[in-house]
This record gives sequence, structure tokens and C-alpha cells, in this order.
Amino acid sequence: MPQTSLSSALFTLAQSYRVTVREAINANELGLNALHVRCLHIIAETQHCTANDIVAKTGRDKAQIARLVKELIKLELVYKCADENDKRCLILSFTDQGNALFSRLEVAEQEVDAKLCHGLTDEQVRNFIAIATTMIENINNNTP
Amino acid sequence: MPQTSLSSALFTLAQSYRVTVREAINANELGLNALHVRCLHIIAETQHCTANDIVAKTGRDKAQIARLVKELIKLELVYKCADENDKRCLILSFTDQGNALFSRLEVAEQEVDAKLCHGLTDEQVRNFIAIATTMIENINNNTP
DNA sequence: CCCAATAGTTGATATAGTCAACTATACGCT
DNA sequence: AGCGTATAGTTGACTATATCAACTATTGGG
Repeated sequence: MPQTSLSSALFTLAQSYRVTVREAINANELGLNALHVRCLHIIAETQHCTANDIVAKTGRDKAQIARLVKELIKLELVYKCADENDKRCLILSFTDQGNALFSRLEVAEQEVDAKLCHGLTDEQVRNFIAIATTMIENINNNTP
Repeated sequence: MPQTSLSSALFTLAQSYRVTVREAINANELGLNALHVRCLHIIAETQHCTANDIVAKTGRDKAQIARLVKELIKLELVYKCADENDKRCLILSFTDQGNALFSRLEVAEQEVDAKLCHGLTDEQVRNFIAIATTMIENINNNTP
């Protein structure tokens, strides 16, 4: 499958990635999709994480995030607890189950990443991420 | 929005790209989505293009492609015509309208690409595409 | 001539993403 | 205090995308 243009490379890659992550995750019978996984990562890496933080970091609709978080709570991976100082903010934290699952997830993900980066040097991967980040900034910057 | 991992960079980029292309296309009132556009590209660059070629090149479900092509035909951008030698194969070609629109599309796309690549050198973009292509190959290669 | 393979279509269903209205709390102001 | 406004999150209704399985029509090989 020869790739020529930026857009088709991007599209194909995103599609393939989605499929692979889904397979990896289904294979591990975790019952989560790629966005669930992103949410878990954000919860893990964000102190005092709220639904709004996830909206900000993913750029997705808040309704979508609300439902996703609800699912994570229903799966007992995450619980929410109102902030002392601002009861509008519901802080998301892992349950013990959530912590356990997240560890497994990290392993599965490393496998996908390793597969993805096979034959590439660390530097190439770093460059790739850097360029992708620049592109994201460019694209989000609506005043050119 | 700081990006750390490969997966989140990839995800964010794909999402942002989708949104931007859609905006660009809606702005041009063409009434097409990103996958429509990919189909048009494939039809343009493939001699004797069939629905199956599109399936192969996009990796998407053939049902989805069938419906997409149906829409393109309904919009009178594309028509299909049975292959002389194999009547199962329906060859897709642009109508005059399709050709005209495709030209406009290319302009719109170049604008999106230009925005995306703002501040990046040609070499960086080439590297990016090359690495993405390697990743796609890695990910499609199910026998590691 | 029959059979397996291939190209494409369709229906049903699932998943993802979007929009707008709504509740509850918080903050700033006079 | 009381008011308006902003913010966090939830929900319903909807649209768009994606997937699966069953189906038709045609082909090429034995």
C-alpha cells in the first residue's frame, strides 16, 4: 500500500492504529475502547483530574466524555468525588481495580507501540512525535 | 496541550485533522466528508478503479465503501460502468462535475496541508510521511 | 455443468460524535 | 444579602461512522 500524501498517510495510520488498539484491548478482554484508554491515561497523569480536564486534553465533546466517564465508573475502574472547595468539580480517581487494570493496559500498549515502532530508531520516533505535536498546534491555531 | 506519548499524539492529530478537513470542506460547501475525499483521490489516481480497489486502499469495510460510492454517484460526481471483460467489476470514473469539483478540492486540501505544515521544513514533512508509512506497514504486518 | 471464488449490495445493528437544553454550584458585583 | 453570569457536569435527541452477516450476480476452473 504505497502512501504518497500527508493526508492519506495520516488517515491510514489513524485507522490502522484504532483497529490495532482495539484488537490488543479486545484480546486482553478489557472491554474498553481507545478513548476509554485515553481517559484512563489522562486520569492517571493528572492530579485532581476532572471531566473537564479530559475534555480539554482530548478536544472532544463534553457529552461524549460524560458518558465515557460514566461507563468507567460503572465498570468500577474509577470513582468520582466532589471537590471540597468547589462542589461543581467532580474529581476522578482510580479504584484499586482501576489501578490494577491500568498496569495491564500499559503493558498491552507498550506492545502496540513496540510493534508500531519496529525498525525505527528512538530519534525517529521522537521526531515523529515532535512533528505531530507541531501539526496539532498548527491546526488548533485558528488565527494564521 | 502537551503531547507525550505516541498514541496520544496520533489520536489528537487524527481527530484534529478530521475536524479541520471537515471545516475546510463545509466552508467550501461541497457537502462531502473526509472519506468521500479519500475516495475521490483514489478514483483519480487509480486507472480502472473499482469499489474493491477503494476497499483495499482504505482498509475500510466494503459495505461502508459501497454506501459512500452510492452517495458520490447520487451527487453526480462519479459514475460506474461495468467492465467489458468482467461484469462483476464496476469501474468508477469522474463525471465532468466530478472533475471540476476535484480540482477545487485539491486547492482546499493544499490549504489544509499548508496550515498543517506551517513552520516545518520539507524534509521534516517527508520524514514524517516516511515514518508514518513505516508504522502503517508495521501495523499491517500481522506476522511479527 | 457445477462449484468455489469474487464484486458488489443491502439490512440490521453497534459505536462514535454532536448539539442544545438543563441542573447545580460558584463567583463577582452593587 | 441578592442578582446576574460563568462554569462543571448531565441528559435527550439526533446524526454520522463503522461493522457484520446474508444475499445476488458473475466468473473461471475442473
